[in-house]
Amino acid sequence: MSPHTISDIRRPSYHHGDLRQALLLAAKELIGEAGIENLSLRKLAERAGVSRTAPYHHFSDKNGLLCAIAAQGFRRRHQEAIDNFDNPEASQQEKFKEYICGYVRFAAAHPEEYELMFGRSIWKMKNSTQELRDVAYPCFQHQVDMVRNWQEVGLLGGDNALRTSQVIWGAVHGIAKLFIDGIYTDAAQIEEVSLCAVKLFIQNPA
Amino acid sequence: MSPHTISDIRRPSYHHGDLRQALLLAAKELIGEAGIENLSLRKLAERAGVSRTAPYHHFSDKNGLLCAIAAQGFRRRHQEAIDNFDNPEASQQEKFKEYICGYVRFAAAHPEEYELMFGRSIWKMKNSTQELRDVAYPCFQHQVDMVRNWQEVGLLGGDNALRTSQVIWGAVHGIAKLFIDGIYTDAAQIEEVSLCAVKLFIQNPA
DNA sequence: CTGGTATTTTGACACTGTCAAGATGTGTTG
DNA sequence: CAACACATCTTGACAGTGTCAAAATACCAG
Repeated sequence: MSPHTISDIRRPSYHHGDLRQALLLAAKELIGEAGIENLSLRKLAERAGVSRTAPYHHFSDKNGLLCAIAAQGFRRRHQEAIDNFDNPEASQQEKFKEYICGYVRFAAAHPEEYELMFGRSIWKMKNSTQELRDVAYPCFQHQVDMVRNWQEVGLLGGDNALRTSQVIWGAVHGIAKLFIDGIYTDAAQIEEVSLCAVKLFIQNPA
Repeated sequence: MSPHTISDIRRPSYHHGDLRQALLLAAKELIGEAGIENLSLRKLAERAGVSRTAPYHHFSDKNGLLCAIAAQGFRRRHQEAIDNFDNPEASQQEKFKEYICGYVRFAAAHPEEYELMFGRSIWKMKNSTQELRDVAYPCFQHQVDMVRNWQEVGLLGGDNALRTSQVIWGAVHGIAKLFIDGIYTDAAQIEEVSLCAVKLFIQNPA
């Protein structure tokens, strides 16, 4: 019959209890197996052992579900970035290197989730949920703050923290995207590319 | 009744004559009106004044159509890049600046086409057509060649032309993507961001 | 126990991409 | 000119999709 998985638990009662969480889990399962483009609410509902329209009582629509998954991704990434930047044992240069490499590594490790976080389906046409924006904007802002700091200590050039951080963010985002979307075919190279980016951005690399 | 457009010409005979071209034209019309995600083969066929399955005699499937449009985009962008790089009146620095700004400007001017050119739907899982690859790979290679040249004349740093060009390409791609996908909301800023990228990459900006 | 509310289900609708068969032209060969 | 082959287009059909409306079910406060 249908393959059983972690999320496919038999619920004891008519009410599921925590269907919202189960749906998020099952969704990430399905996305991991077949990619975002092959995720359908119907298959998701079946995987969660529930009828087709049950998810609509926990998410406004498919976009709402995707936004919720993306929000989780932003929370994880934001925490990673904070942990790195607040690490007292690392030098500023090491922190910057880890910011770049860590960013790309995060995207490469969770490609589907990353695709969701920055996919046009979510951000275009104001489809983003309030919850998502509340989580994403501080994450964006944190990047600007870090760049400003690295400029102040002389590690990075540029006179405008916002513009400079937009360029650096663009670089890591672009590298990640080109890899995730299958244009850079060689996975082993992305760490090298990240390191090359670090060298290019750091002021006075000597 | 149905709205008439340029591509909605009454064909005199049963056979269309040049349906393939008409479909490509109508497709770009529809994409321009409602975005890629709202392009359906059925609406496209109706717009072209033809039955639902007629397109299948000119494109293997929907992916084939999208690849054909993307290929046109690559041809256009490749030509632009060549024209810029071969311009005898411009200095190397001006050429580099125009490469960066021109790239982002191209993406911003044709967002839907750009989304198609680098969308995961095409490149992921080896969905790319042979025709598309034949057009895209030389376009990629050209970027590496230009970067190698700029390194040789001392304009750009880095010791590895391939890696350096991957970073720079990543940067412009990322800036373009963040803008196109609606994360950078302010359209007026992208030229500034491009110029900031130019300054950051150029060796010895003094 | 009873009413109200949260949750889930069934039915339905308008879409989608794509395949199989048939119909209609066009062109080429005898 | 006739007949056949071929390219092209159409109709019919199928499985799948997101989502709405209405009905059914379970839980919880009074």
